[in-house]
Amino acid sequence: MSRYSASEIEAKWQEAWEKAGIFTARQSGDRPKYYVLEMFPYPSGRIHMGHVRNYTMGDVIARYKIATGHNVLHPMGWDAFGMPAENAAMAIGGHPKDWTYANIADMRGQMKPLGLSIDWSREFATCDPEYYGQQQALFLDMLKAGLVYRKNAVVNWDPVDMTVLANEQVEGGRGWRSGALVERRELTQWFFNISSMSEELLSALDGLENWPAKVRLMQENWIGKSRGLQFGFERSDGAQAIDVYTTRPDTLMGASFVGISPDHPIAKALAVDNPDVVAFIAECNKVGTTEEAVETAEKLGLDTGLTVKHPLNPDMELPVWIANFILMDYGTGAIFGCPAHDQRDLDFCRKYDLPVIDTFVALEDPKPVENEAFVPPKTDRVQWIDHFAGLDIATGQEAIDTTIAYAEKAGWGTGVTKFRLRDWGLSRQRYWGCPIPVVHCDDCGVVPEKKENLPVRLPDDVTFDKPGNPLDRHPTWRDVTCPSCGKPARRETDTMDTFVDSSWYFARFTAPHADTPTDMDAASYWMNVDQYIGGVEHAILHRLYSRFFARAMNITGHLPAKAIEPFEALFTQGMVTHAIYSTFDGEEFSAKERKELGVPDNWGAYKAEYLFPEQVEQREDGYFIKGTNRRAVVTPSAKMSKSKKNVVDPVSIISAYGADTARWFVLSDSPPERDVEWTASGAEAAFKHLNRVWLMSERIAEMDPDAKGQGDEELLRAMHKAIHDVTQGVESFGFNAAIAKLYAFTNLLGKSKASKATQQNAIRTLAQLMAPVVPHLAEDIWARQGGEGLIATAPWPQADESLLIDDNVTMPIQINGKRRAEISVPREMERAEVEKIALKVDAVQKALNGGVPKKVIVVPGRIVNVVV
RNA sequence: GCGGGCGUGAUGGAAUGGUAGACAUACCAGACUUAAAAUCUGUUGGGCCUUGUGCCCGUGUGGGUUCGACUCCCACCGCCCGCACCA
Repeated sequence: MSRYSASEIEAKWQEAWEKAGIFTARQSGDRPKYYVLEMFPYPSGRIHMGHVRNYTMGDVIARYKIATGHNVLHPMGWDAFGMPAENAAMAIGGHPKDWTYANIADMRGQMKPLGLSIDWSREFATCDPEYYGQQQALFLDMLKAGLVYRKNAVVNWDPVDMTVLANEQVEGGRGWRSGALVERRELTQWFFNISSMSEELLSALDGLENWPAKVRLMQENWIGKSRGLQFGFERSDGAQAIDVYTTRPDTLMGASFVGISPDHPIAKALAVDNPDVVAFIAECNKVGTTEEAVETAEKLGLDTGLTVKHPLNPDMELPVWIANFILMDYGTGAIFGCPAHDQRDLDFCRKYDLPVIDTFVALEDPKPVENEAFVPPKTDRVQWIDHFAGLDIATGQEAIDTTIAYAEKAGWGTGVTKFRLRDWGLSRQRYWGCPIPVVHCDDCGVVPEKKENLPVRLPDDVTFDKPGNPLDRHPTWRDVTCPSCGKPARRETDTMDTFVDSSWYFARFTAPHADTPTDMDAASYWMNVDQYIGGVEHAILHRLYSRFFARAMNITGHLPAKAIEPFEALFTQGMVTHAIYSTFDGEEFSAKERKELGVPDNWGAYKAEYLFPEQVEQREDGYFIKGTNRRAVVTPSAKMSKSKKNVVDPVSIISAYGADTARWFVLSDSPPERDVEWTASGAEAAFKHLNRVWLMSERIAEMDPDAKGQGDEELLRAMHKAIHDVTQGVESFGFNAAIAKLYAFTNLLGKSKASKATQQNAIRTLAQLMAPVVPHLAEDIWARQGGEGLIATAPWPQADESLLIDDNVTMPIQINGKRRAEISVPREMERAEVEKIALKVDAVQKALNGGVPKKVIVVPGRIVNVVV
């Protein structure tokens, strides 16, 4: 008997697969194709357990599809542009390009030992000029097709560093490096016209049957289609009316003010000669640009002194307020406030002492609004107090429809459909991104670069010792001649949002070396992605942008019409988490930190210093720092992060146990869509189990082939049950359940006394069923047990239906829904017959106590319920 | 704040509306060993007594639908994710 040596067999089989070239994607008509894609990683330099889990899931699918006779495309690449490379250049010197490519080399080196079935010949990084040059070509085609345009938009501006900040670089309204108060600044920027496709992107969601319902719902809400009324409030001073948009026009009688955004043209006009307005707008601009910041900030308002006339009651005048919670981007940037039926408006009115007017009340409890707005579902029927269109009792929805019709007929308003989805701003004032291929000419305006001049390459000779975009202060790169008139001109110095890079990489994988963005022949063959796997954190933006891009690429002739929904099926996997260990020496905890860390009240008042798991040991009365009497806190699991010292490095796990153990563990303990907690004992257990399987194989190999066995039939049945269950598990992404079935079958096989032939058949089948998860171990067992060729390409085992069904079935007997007994009956037995037997059971007789049952429910093959 | 999700033993979790806790971890007991590790075997949701093929309770909390609810509906609590310049 030999021992299980993961490092030995893993290297051996990886070499064998590479030599046989079995993972090179082949385009041929004789087999169905299957395209499996895991979201490509950002090259941070280290792979983490989340990657291992994500790629193992994809690998299981890919290997299963190879075994079931498909041409499989399973590529890998690098989402390589972005801020971390520039941050690294600023922090430690060097060039983003060198940093990025070195990281890619490191990560590829860490990934290869995992034994993934990836076609590495298709690998690319988005920062390769060959890739971003094609992206520039796409941009030019989209520009021509009217899918890209320029307009002004607001950015976070750091006045000290003189640079644009990303939202994550703004902390508490201040720049993360300079600490300066961040200002809003308007710049002319490029936009993709994604909102022109709002309706299409929304309605096509219905066809995405193999996407998680929650993701479709999130996208639906994000696109945010609404039907409402748009109308003007006449200004008392006779100036141009203020247009408002509302989804609740039925509450118009309850209006107590008109609110406009601080960015509204009227607010800007007032600011010209009104210092109060200037100050108030400045105050509003201190709040960040994110929707979250705007929505959670304290509600502030300023009375402009202007008034408007109520459209239904000309005698009534409403004040016009500037309010910080009104977004210029949505609707018309102006609203009417109806405090009785909107909590935000109510808080605002109570704060500024504006009137609260009820327009409808609950049927059963008709009381006026106090400090809680009355906002029933639109489907609830309510009592109207004074509805101008004559409603008495009606639902909110009926009232909305009636009001829109009434306003349109009377001519003072229009029913309008609006979308929340905004156009996608793609300009970034940064170096490490895909250059936008246009030139600005004083005479010709914005001139697209000629396609034969692509790629517009990033210059290498840049430094990051000064704030701002290096492209902006690089004269020889920036200053060019106009492609149209030949006069001196300037290159666009903005680069593209990295979401652009990831919005079409899946298409590029079908022909990664083509000298056009895609190759129609290859794209037609491989698209769509049959299974896409990635985190739920990308549920909206990345996947919505990709859907937009696929449509844009179809319009510009780069993808076939069938590929406008590029991801046939989507799976969103959970994170890998790990417990966090810490001390409490050092600074004091804040109350918030206590809550966040779950620090018990009696544990002293000192701030945690995070500890690596191996610094901590468990004793009878709790956790301690190894070899000391200092206590440690163990907080429940959280996403692995360097700063919390709870990262488990896949490289060290692979060197300790092997890739198969890591792969087995990340799939075994939790359902794939949920987070999995990494535990040392769990990893250890996975390793032990693989050892057991190995030893079992050795034992079977050494059995006497002529010895008589017993229980062959039972083992055979269990084997076919395992084939059936594991196949189902893999097909339905129930990897943890499939692994549980593999455990059960392995335990059974371990105890089996069946003949050698049957056991050998069983262990070979077990190896095949395990192969997608632990391909190296499976390959080795397969070879030792006389399997033909590579297990990686061997056809997937088929379950024999006739061996799956037992003749007898155990049926639980319930009395009033509680299990009280069970009977064993032939599977095909008639209902009446089953009922007769069930009624004779002691427990039933006792419960009936001589009487007759009220009702007997017999679910054939399942359960009997006797109601007494 | 808005949108989405999740909540089951000591722990990770299983369960087409049909026997709640599969499978695994941890713990405990036993075998093997001079001993330990490793390995193997067995027990383990809580409670009660009359120790039985027994009874009661039990899937975040409260209500509802159903012969039957972890599963469906309503409300609440807690945690996680996203919110348009992080990737």
